Amino acid sequence: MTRLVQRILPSPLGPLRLVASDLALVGIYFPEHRPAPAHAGDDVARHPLLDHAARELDEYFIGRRRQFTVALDPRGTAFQRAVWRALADIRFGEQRSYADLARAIGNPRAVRAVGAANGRNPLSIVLPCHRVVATGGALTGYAGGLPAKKWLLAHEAGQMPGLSA
Amino acid sequence: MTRLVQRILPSPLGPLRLVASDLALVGIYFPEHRPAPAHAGDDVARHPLLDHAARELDEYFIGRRRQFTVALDPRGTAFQRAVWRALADIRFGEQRSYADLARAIGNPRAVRAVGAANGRNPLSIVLPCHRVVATGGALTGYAGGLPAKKWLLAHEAGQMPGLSA
DNA sequence: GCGGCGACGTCCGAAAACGGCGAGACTGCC
DNA sequence: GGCAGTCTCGCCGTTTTCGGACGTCGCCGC
Repeated sequence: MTRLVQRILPSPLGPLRLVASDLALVGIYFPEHRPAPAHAGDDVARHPLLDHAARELDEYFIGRRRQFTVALDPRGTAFQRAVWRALADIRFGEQRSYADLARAIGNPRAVRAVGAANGRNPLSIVLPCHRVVATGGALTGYAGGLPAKKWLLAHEAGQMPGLSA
Repeated sequence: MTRLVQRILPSPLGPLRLVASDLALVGIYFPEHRPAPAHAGDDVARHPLLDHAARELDEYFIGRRRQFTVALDPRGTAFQRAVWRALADIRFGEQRSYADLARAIGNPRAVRAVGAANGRNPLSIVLPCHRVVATGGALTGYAGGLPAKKWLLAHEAGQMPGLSA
């Protein structure tokens, strides 16, 4: 396993922790991430991948970016990677249900398992698990807390979101 | 799944239960088989496959047969079938270790898994899992009980085995 | 009727437990 | 010092257990 590096990036949702390998970004974690993040690394100042990711996230937060180009390497089981791959198809501002996602990966009954895989998404924001909601539209959970999910959806709806619930 | 049929065959090791499908023999079980057998069927009197299997087993027990020709269909996972296939290469009177078997299937470190697969062998005696012993030569386990294993090995060594431990 | 809320059913994948082992370290005895 | 017997731990496929970022149905209040 190649060594991992990391950096803290200030953001409207609090300080995000970016983690990268030599080849790709492997993690973006909220301050109080649930469940606890899988990856950690040594802090570094300059690093091409972390620079790239930080720049794109900054642009996203100020409303100047709707998709990301930084190389990603989300690590997990085959099933989890399938779910996370499907996440990448949900565009800025759109929303899908967990059932939609289950159908998308060809396993329509694996609804709850999709929820679990979603909860283990290591690349918050870039892989937009915040765009997945219950069939009725309810916000049922988020690794960074429901207020953060609400903030992100409002942000993508073009509203000026406040962090108050 | 085609219907299964079965018959009880008296033997020096107690009444064996033979189970067959339309096409092949799928199980041979000891009275107190551990773990519990996977297959059961309806009892029948005349049946070509069961007749064939019973005849060959009788011959084996009286010392007139060293290999079997009845069609077999051992049902299990890919790994288990690989192990059981390797069993067929151990000839009458020979012995191999679990480590030998692991090497034979090209997975030299899967020693314990080989042991587990051995324990699930559905075709006792015909697929000679009794010829597999620990590296040091110790008899470590048998679905029909260790005395039965000991009996079979003594039988194949040309000795007159008693069932006393 | 109709909408909202709460409980339950179901169905997955993940994680942990489990052996029919074997190699290597560790201990008491000679 | 050896040497045999014990113990510990790594391995690996299977089985079992567990828990959930859902969805649905029924009940209740309007």
